[in-house]
Amino acid sequence: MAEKHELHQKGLRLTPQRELVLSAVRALGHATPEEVAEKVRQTHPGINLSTVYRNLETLENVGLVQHTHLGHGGATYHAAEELTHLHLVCGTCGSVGDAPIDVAANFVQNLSDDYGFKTDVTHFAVYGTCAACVK
Amino acid sequence: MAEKHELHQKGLRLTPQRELVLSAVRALGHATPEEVAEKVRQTHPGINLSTVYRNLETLENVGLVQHTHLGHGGATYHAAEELTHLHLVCGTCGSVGDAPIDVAANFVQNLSDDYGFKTDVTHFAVYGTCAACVK
DNA sequence: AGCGAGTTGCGAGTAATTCGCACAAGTTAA
DNA sequence: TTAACTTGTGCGAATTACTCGCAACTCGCT
Repeated sequence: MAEKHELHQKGLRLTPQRELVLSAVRALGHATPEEVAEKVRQTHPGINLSTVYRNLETLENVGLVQHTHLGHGGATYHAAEELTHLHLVCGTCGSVGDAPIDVAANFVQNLSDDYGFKTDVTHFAVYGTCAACVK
Repeated sequence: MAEKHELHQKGLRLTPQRELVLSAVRALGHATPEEVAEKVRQTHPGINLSTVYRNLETLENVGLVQHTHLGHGGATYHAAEELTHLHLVCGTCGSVGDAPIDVAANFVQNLSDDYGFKTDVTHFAVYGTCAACVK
């Protein structure tokens, strides 16, 4: 057998719960643990919230998902593949927009040059007011 | 009397608790509600946590303080006067550094031009790795 | 002084996340 | 294929960070 499951490659066991959590994150784009749990329950109703939390953490450790803080309390998770955008959180309507990371390239460069600070653009929440709410 | 207390000017009552919360925020630079409470207790030991939370909220409503989310769970508050910098949160050591807002001017402009998104730079947490931890 | 709305303290209530543990399931090797 | 080992799951309790309701209090006005 040439192919191993991606979870096996990371040294993790392949359980239905774990696969479902991962695919839920991928399907949802970005979601809170609660939302992931809800999504997973569509195919695996008995799943426990703790299991979702633990798997999100585990998957984050091996780099398959990542979390961001979008301003309010909870963290939101998204798949590692689509770390190509940053999040624009609107403080008025609560919507979350995307923007390609290169709009920040200059900014990141400034921080690196002037402060030696390596910005993690993917873990980036930008707070403000979206175009729709500005009106 | 020509002068009114700044809290009076905002239509708030002047209570020792309220004053202490405000000056604690100013003294601390940026702090969690918990840290503010601790600071206040140095001069007013009996203060209740609820009171701190309520005053932070009240003071925020009248624009004397503001809060930011620095990546982990809780909010941190800082005085409105010193909204002249953004926060560089180090994911490795947890330290919070400052940088003047103009390093982001270009970035903010980009978002405004390309997406109509008005970034609130003061409510801004930048996540990454600080110079000390990069080494 | 005295009145009334705004505040405080306190305790209960909530929401989100973590932990400990016993049992079940995925893997590996024989 | 099966026994044995190890990791993962479910569940309930524990924790943490806040919020709320309410009675007592006090600030600011007359």
